[in-house]
Amino acid sequence: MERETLIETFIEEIRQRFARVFLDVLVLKLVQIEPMWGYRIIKETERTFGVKLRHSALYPLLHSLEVKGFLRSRREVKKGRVRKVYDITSKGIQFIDFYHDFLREQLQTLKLKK
Amino acid sequence: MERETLIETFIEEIRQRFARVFLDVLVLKLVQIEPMWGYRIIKETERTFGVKLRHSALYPLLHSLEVKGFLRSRREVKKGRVRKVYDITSKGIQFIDFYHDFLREQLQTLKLKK
DNA sequence: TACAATATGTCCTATTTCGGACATATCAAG
DNA sequence: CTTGATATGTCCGAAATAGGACATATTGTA
Repeated sequence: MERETLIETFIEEIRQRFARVFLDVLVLKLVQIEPMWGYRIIKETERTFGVKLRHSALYPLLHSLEVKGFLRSRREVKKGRVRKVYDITSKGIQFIDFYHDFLREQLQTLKLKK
Repeated sequence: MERETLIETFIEEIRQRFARVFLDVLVLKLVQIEPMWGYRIIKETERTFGVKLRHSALYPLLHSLEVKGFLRSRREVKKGRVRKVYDITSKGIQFIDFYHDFLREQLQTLKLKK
């Protein structure tokens, strides 16, 4: 019995593709809400978006976002546990703003060049 | 001499990442404007977006979009040359509509679940 | 008649990415 | 005192993807 794939399935695939490919943007947006450390970002993305991040992907990403100047970090010791709390920079905010402009552009009606 | 990478460079990278990862969406949108065949899609994306598509990526993509029911094709013979003209289906239009809804969602202010 | 453009397709390897394993340390609870 | 949660990191093999090469046919132009 042939079963037609529901359109919702394809949209769910888009959702997952987006989360995978624009993980950097997701992380910047989370940190923009409030400063966070890696472990909490993992818990928060699972709780809020149902997306399970692997820490082996997240920690190197946080490092590269710091190198790019989009995040800055400070060490924080809470009850003997060392946390690396990340905060978004003005450059990071600017990047997110540009990114949103780009998304709005994608929502415009496509026109071919004459 | 250390040279800080311009924010525009990162935005350009986003643009390219988008074109690479959401090539299916770009193709659907182009075909939505007017029915097209593979070769013309390649020429049109280069002219309009400056994105060079490889035909080895496009043709299998067109096939899979047809299998998914987002496109339908008809053979057209123009001056002895066989063209496979693709047209968007109602399912394809629905997909693009859902995709736009998703983009609008991405533009909303992020809020963490309490 | 040879070359560029139009037109569609597959194949295979190199590169990239993914995701689980390895590694380590503290604290809280049972 | 052991297990689970918190916390941060690296490494490496497998899987997926990218992109150039291979393949073929017609038409238009120099």
